[in-house]
Amino acid sequence: MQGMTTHFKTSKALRVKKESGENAPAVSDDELVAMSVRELNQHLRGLTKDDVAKLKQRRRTLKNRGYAASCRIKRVTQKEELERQKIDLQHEVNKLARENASMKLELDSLRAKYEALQCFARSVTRGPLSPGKVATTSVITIVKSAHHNNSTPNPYSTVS
Amino acid sequence: MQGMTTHFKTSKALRVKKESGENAPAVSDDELVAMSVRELNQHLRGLTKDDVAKLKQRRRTLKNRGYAASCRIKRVTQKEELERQKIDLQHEVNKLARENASMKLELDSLRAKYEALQCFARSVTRGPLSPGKVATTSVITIVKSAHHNNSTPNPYSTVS
DNA sequence: GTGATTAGTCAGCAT
DNA sequence: ATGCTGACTAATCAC
Repeated sequence: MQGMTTHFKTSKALRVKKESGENAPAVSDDELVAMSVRELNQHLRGLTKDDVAKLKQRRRTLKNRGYAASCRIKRVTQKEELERQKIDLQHEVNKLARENASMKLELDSLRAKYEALQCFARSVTRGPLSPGKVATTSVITIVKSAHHNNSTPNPYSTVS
Repeated sequence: MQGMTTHFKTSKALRVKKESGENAPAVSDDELVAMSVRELNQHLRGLTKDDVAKLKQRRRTLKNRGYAASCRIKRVTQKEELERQKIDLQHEVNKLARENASMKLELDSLRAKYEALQCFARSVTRGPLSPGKVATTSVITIVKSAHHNNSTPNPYSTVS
C-alpha cells in the first residue's frame, strides 16, 4: 500500500557492527545493490573474512528485497492484465451478440420478403392456370409507385 | 514450490524458554491456535505476566501464519477464477463468431435468391402486361400465409 | 551466483 | 481481539 518508504529494519539491524573503525566507508544500501561484482571486490580489500561475509550477505539480502518487490509488482501486473483481457472479451461478446441479433432480424425480414415474392410469382405464373391453390394464401401487395393512384382506392388490394 | 513441509523455525525459536518449570503443559501449536479465548484463559492461570504475554504473542503469531496461508490461497483462487472466466468468454466469442459467419453466408445466399426471383417476377409481369407502367413501380409483397417449403436452390424452378 | 518464488514474520489497517 | 494484506527475510529452486 503506502506510507512505508522502506522500512529501515535492515538498516537498524545491520548498523550495529561499526567496530571496523576508520577504513569502512559505510556503503549505503543503494550503492551496495547497484555495485557490480568487480566494484564490490574493491570495497572488500583489507576487510576481515567475517566482514566480507557480512557485507556479501547484506548485499544478498538487499538484492532479495528487490526481487521480492519485482515479484509483487509482476503479480499485480498479471492480475490487471487478466482483468483487462476479460473486459476486452466481454466487449467483443457484446459486439458479436449485437451483430448477431440485427442479422437475425434482417434474415427474418428478408425471408418474409422472399416468401411473399415467391407466392406472388407463383400466382402470376400459375394464376391463369389453376387458381385453387393460391386461394389458401393471402397476398398483400403494397405498391410504392411514382405517381398514379389510378385504379387502386385501396392500397392493400389482395391478389386472389 | 515444494519440498518444504513447514519450516519449524518457530518451534525452535520459541522452545527456548522452558524455565517455567513444572506447571507449563507446553501446549502444542495446533492446540494453541484452535483454543478459544476462554480455554486460553484457563491455561493462563498461575503464569507470570511475562509468560502470559509471551503465550499470547505466540498465539497471535500462529494465527498470523494461518492468515497468511489463507491470503495466498485466496490469491491463487482468484487468479484461477479470472483465467476460467477468460476461457469461458473466449469460447463464447468463438461460438458467436461461428454463428455470425454462417448467418452471413445464409444472408448472402438468400439475397442472391431474392434478387434472382425479383428479376424473374419483373420479367414475368412485364411481358404479358403493359411494360411501361410496371417498370416504374417497385412491388413489395408481404405474405401472411401458411407454410411453404423453402428448399429451393433455384428460385425459378419453384415458380412454375 | 543471480533471479524468482514461497512460507513465515511483522506492521498496519479495518472490523 | 481478529482477520487480512503489503513488505521483508530466509530458504529453496532453476538456470
